[in-house]
Amino acid sequence: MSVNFDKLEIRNYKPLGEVVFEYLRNAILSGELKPGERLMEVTIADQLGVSRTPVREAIRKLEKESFVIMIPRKGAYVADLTKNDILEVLEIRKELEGFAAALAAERMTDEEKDAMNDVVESFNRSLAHMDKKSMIDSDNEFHSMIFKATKNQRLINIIYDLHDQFQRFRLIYFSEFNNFKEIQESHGRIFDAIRKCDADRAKEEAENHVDSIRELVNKWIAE
Amino acid sequence: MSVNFDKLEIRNYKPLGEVVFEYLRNAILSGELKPGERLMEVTIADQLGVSRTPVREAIRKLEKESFVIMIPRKGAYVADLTKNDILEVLEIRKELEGFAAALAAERMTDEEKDAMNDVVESFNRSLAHMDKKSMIDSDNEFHSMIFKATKNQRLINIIYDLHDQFQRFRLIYFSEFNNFKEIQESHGRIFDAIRKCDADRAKEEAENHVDSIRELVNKWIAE
DNA sequence: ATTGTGTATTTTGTATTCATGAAACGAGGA
DNA sequence: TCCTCGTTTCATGAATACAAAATACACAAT
Repeated sequence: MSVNFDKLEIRNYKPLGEVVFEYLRNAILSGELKPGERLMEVTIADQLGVSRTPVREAIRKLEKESFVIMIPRKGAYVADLTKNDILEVLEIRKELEGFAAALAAERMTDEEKDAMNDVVESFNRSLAHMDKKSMIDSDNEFHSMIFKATKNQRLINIIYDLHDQFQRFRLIYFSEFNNFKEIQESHGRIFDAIRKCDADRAKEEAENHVDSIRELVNKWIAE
Repeated sequence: MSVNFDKLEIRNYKPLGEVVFEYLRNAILSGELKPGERLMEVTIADQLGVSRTPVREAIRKLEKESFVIMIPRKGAYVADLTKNDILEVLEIRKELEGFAAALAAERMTDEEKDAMNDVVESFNRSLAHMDKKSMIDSDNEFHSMIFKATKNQRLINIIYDLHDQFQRFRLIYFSEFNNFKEIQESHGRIFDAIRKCDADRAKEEAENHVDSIRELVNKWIAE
């Protein structure tokens, strides 16, 4: 009859190491912790009011995600992100997101297509109102739906990983995109191809989408 | 005049957590630790003569590599590897190794091509002597050289990661391949395309290479 | 002033201890 | 016999303690 509070608590339970991990990960992703910055265990532990143990766990995990680099007996530092790093990321993204779009064209169910249509329309509405925050949300949702439609969880994880790395770069170097109109058109073309189960065109359009990002970055690199 | 021993020791120094990590990783990769098997911290710590701390670190890292799954307050278990998992892996491998071969065709230097030629010949010699171990080495080397030639370290890491996951599957389920002749021919075609800087054909041949593995697996799944 | 050396401090690496939740066991009752 | 509930044992989560390496610093010698 009454809600089982124990169960709820159990569900919500997260080891401290996990909490610290997410905290630090977010701080790095948002650019709050800058490349090269040192991560000292006691400092972080004191800040968060925990002991060194969970902090160490968190740092180890971040290292595996290559968000920090560790030098034995010296310490951990927020990983650098060079221009070359980001070009590597975009090179892979182009290939994998193109691939994902092609798979999506083959595997997306009708229900998923309907839901996707809603997202596209939502993006358009947000664009009409110039609601930037809402556009970003819809944009993320749009791509997530493509990835999910591949039904390949590993592929999804890899792509998200690459997105995170790019996201960090973006927040560090140039804080915003403004080419929403272009994004809208690109989404339209990608979705159209997927809806028509045209894998080749979906792939091409998705590749173009990433390429336009790459061009932006290249232009930025050239300064 | 004398070698600087301090430096050498420093170079060789590895934190215990790292040692344990590699030990467990290898045990899982080699199938010594089987899917579902429980990893108990004290047990492993006693076996290796260390405390729980480095063992915990190792397990956390293995979790991030999805070699183990952790259930909070319950424990860590060697991750399962289902047939579907391996099909996911192969689906991505096909795409990425094809892509890598195409990049290699565009970017491989003449020196790298010479070295690669040596590896191909070495493989052929080993095949003539039916030196299986040597063939496996050459095979690995062959593919490594393609990946390195992409000059995209992130791409290389992702592909190696997928290889490791497949390797685990292979050792658990069917202990050996015997289609060396087929591999030889496939290598020949891939290398020929790369040498001629024919990216499209390199991609196609590399994709076929992975596809032939996929067919083997599919046949095995059908039993 | 600069270099070198020894000491103090800080920080990481590892072990140990304490706390708490989860599973195993067992006794008692329906 | 089987179920329930409490106790006990065991494993993990987290904090603390201790060891050893790296760094900072001060002071002496040239």
